[in-house]
Amino acid sequence: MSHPSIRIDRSSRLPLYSQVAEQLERAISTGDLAPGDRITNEVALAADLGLSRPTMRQAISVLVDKGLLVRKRGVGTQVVQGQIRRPVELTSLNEDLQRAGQDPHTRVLGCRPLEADEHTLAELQIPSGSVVWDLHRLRSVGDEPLAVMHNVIPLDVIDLATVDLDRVGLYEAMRSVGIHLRVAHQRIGARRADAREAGLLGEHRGAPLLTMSRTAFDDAGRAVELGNHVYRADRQTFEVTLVDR
Amino acid sequence: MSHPSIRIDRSSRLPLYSQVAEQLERAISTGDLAPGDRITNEVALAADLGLSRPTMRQAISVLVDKGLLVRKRGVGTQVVQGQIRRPVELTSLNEDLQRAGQDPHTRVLGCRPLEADEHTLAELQIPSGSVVWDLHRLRSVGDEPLAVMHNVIPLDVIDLATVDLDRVGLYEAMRSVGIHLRVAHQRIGARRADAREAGLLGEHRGAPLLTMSRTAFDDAGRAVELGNHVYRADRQTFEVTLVDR
DNA sequence: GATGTCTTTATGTCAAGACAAAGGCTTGAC
DNA sequence: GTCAAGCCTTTGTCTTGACATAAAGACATC
Repeated sequence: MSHPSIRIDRSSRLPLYSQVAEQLERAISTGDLAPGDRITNEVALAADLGLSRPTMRQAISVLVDKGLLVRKRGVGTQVVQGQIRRPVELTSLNEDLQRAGQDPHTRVLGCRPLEADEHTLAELQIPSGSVVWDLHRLRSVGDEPLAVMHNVIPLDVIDLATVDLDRVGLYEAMRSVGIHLRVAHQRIGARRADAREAGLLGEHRGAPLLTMSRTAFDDAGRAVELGNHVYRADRQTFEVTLVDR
Repeated sequence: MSHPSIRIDRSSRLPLYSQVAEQLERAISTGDLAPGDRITNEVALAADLGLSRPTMRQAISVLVDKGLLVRKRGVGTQVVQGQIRRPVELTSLNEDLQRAGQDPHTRVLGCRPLEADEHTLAELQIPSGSVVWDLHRLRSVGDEPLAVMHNVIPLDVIDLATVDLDRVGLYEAMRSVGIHLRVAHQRIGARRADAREAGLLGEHRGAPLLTMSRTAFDDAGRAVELGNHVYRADRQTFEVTLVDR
């Protein structure tokens, strides 16, 4: 029954449950809370920290949803026995790489308005005849090409002509004009590289590629981006954590 | 501002928030709640149904976490504009296929105890020298081979010798001995088929395969299963829904 | 010695209320 | 006519309190 030391700051604008969740997560990642450890029960923890039980419970729920803790009624809450993995998050690949200490850069292969085809209209739920941005980019790390990225974005979402996409990530640009991404559906598959992809990625034609198609929605539920990316299979995998309720 | 009709049954053993969440989800899937619709605010909904606001909020949270609804402070809660997709869940592929109306069958290629190697020991967090089940299976639908599956399971988790794995799914078998899966880490990638895989899957050597490695944990946080599966890329993709909090 | 029942412990569910903060709209001043 | 201030709506956060239910162990009984 491990009892991590947690300090809360009621003057902070960060929510209390969030402060607790962060410190619990840090305790797990530093090994302060070891895999298999049972943490103090919710009621006692809440009392110790001067919090109400729902608040404490919400903090724990954050980590349960992340797959770091498991709850069992009548028993307690324990740390999952797995090593910490960084799952796919709703951030751009660019930001992922930057955080990982890599030095990604991006070359714009093409960016122009285009009349949307049937499939695009359906995915983005926009009226027939709509015009969208058609953006092709190549992402690399150092000298190594990593991914060929194709994005489709409704014209009224953002004016890409005013954005320097060689230097600014797409998601970063969208955030800067007040678009908050909330939900994304992704479909991950694999196939052979065609001639164009092989050339861009420095692979042979027919090499296995990891494919990812994404539809992203903002906080008003509107579809704001379509992504259709292919990755060199030897350079990229996707991590996913599933939690059963 | 759409106001779905919801009935709650206080005598049911199903939690109230769960009843509401289910009916809301059904309203969305039937189109009763259309994409883009704003639903009645939490306070009014709770009052109408005779529930407290936290309970109503919990119900909505279920659907927000599933990516069906988005909330925006000061504005309201809206239905996401995307078509409904069935994401990867913590069920076996076998059950997924059965639900989809397919007729999957499984052939056991090999199942025997084996001393665990370094990597397995680390992933399962078990002491050096431990013995594990080493299970190889081929999954098909109709005449079409679909996946080559390799699982590793600690000996003390379940006695596979007493299970008819040609007829019973692995997860089903584990549930029947009281093991409740709660969390899984999955890593999805791609590579070329080797000779053995190509033969089993009816593909050419070098064909692109979708790979999935999974570590699954039970409700006590213990690692109980390792999966290392390869899928024919033309027959399988993975759906994932990401939600930003 | 095996089985069943009670007690303890901890999470699961639910209620009622309060204040904070963000977004959007209206109103008013300049 | 434009911009800013203020108001209203709605979700976000937090508190206190209560009862239900599953798991595990202790205990008594057969």
